[in-house]
Amino acid sequence: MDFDECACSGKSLARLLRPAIMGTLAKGGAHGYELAQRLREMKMFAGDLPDHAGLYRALNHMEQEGYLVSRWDTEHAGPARKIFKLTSAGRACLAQWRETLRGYRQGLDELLRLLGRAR
Amino acid sequence: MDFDECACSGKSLARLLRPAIMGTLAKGGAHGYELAQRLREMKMFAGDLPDHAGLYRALNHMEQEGYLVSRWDTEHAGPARKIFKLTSAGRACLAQWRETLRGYRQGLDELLRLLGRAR
DNA sequence: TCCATTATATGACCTCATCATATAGAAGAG
DNA sequence: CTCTTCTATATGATGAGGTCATATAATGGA
Repeated sequence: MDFDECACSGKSLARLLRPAIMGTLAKGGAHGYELAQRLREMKMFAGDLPDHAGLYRALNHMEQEGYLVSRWDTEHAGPARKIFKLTSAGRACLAQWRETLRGYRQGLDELLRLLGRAR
Repeated sequence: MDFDECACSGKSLARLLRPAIMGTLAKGGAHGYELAQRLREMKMFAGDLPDHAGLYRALNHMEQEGYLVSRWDTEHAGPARKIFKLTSAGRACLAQWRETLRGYRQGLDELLRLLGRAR
């Protein structure tokens, strides 16, 4: 049977793009294209980032929320880069994410125990 | 700081309602209201199921997809109950979910390691 | 009679992500 | 000098999935 269209084949972890971005930015500022490359290296994105559209939208949205700040970098050759940095609000949000994700893992374990018993 | 509106405070595990439903139905048929009660007992839903609207929508949608079948039960007092059962396609989908969720768990661990290092 | 409980359902709306597409600078191939 | 590719950001259309508010209806108890 073919479940390619079904969520049960979900390739990317839903709603975890934001914490992944913040966790990466916590190690130093970066621009979108660079982030895409770093995130692609993570197993959880299975070699293909959810697509750049979502990434840029998430970055700009997080900036509007005050979790990131950006500045344009025109010092390099090629198109201008928008460098993002975590704000202190962003760091606080990241700390909250850490707790939330630990809870998610417990929930996932609970669900896997349920599915493990299921026949 | 208040993150109640932020996804970092996420109370329910996104997109895991369907596998939770299927896992529960794998142990025997049930109607929506009954499922809501059983799911509410799971820690991952933290005492409040995402709301009955989503549950009934998910059930009917999964039936349209062929993962569930239903029959009306009018033998009891009170309003009629719609009893749902997993089909063989549903069981196959559930098996796929099991694999996907194991992958999700690994991705979550990877992300938690990243956040653990982040300062 | 009125209310709570049991039970299902839908319209309006929101968030998040994807697909397709647009824009633009720079470097290298031919 | 033109074409393609890589770097880099952005947006419109669309869809999945879920929430909020509300509607409907049977039953039993205060």
